[in-house]
Amino acid sequence: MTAPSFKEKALQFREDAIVEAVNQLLATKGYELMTVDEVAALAGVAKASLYKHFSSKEDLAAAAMVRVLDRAMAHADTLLADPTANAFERLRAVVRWTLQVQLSGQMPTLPAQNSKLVAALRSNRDYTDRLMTLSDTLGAWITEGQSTGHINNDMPPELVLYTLYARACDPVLGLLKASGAYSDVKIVEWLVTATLSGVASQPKRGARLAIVKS
Amino acid sequence: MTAPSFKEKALQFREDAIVEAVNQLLATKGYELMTVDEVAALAGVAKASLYKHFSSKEDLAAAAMVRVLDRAMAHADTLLADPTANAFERLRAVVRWTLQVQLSGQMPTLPAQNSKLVAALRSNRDYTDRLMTLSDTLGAWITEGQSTGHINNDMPPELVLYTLYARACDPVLGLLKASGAYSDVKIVEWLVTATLSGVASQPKRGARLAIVKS
DNA sequence: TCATGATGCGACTATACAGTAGATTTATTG
DNA sequence: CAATAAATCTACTGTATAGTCGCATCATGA
Repeated sequence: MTAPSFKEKALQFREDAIVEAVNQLLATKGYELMTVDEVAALAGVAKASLYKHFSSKEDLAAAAMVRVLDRAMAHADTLLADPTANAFERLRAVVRWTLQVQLSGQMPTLPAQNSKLVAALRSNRDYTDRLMTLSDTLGAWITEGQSTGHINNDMPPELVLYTLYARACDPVLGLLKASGAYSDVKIVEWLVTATLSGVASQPKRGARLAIVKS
Repeated sequence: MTAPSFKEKALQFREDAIVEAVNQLLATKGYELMTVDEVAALAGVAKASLYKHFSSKEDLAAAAMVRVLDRAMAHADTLLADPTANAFERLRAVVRWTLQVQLSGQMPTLPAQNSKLVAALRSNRDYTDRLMTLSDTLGAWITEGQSTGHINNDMPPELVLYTLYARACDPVLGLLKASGAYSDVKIVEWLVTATLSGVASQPKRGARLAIVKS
């Protein structure tokens, strides 16, 4: 194979534009309300052309998810490059990243209830492979966090993993932003805390100490 | 007004059947995938009859939300009847109730992204009044919980309230149930803990003490 | 028993949307 | 430049679905 020709580059460029449009629409309207006509219009491509690249609406959604999973993995890799951070701190950073992407309106989300869509995703290797890779990476951090006592040992790692993933579609973010009373930074900070430490107060250490000592 | 006649009772019975069908379909398929034909079939009513009671699909959704809000308020009232429970314990019970309803497949959920639907809900007094009443009740418990030191004072009550509401559509519940490895009771217990205390371990009191004392 | 008004229903319309067919343009290669 | 293959576009089809029309049915009250 030679270097990518004009044609190949143009093709890649168009696919990127399509996936970017899908990403944007999934983030703002959601899968059911996103129409393929809209995607085509936003990407500046005719619908029939779009179907030469992606064989169905489900495929479009999968492509957007693949892209965001790639970005998540890339982010995870940069976290691993910092030797001073432990597993728990890396997980906190992942939560923050996820919330930031959602808050900036760039997080594509899919309905788990659409069985046709779920079936399409399940049988899409590009998607499932990436999801498993990311889950393996985060899962390892979670068990590491449990062994170092940072993460609750009573909970299965699976639950912790899902809890992290769920930040990508947490409606609290949107509600707080809509209220207009808080900065994005503050919102993210609160939700990181809520995810890791909940909404309850941390135990008063001094008070508890007295009990422990007594 | 006299006692409800046959006709009035039959009417009420049908409306209940319709709302129950809507509730069930919203809980399983979600709003966009729920069709009015399905609702009518499940309720055992012709679609045209259904439209005599509810003027649009949005109205149907609102009616289901009204019903679940009424149930939530009724549950909140039973909690107030127990004088031994404090505000924090009542809030924990609300979280548990919400998770249980969702886990049993009875929690209707609506997409926040559908602007037409959101507009219809906003202009529906039956819905907004109940939402405000429930929010006032829970909001009072939250600020009370903050004043007694049970709930994080750094977070606005609004955020805590939204966090509770978000349990109604938490995808973690469905994922854990789908894994088949855990009992419903265990799942609910874990998610109550995750909501209130997060996924991190509670601080090791002894270890922290040493730091505090040093 | 009969008139009436509300409620129910089968069959219909209008529309939006996923997906397609076939003509048309465009980059590539000899 | 000409031939070709691939990609794009315009215009279309089929279908699912929200919402409606007009007639049938039935409880009610005189």
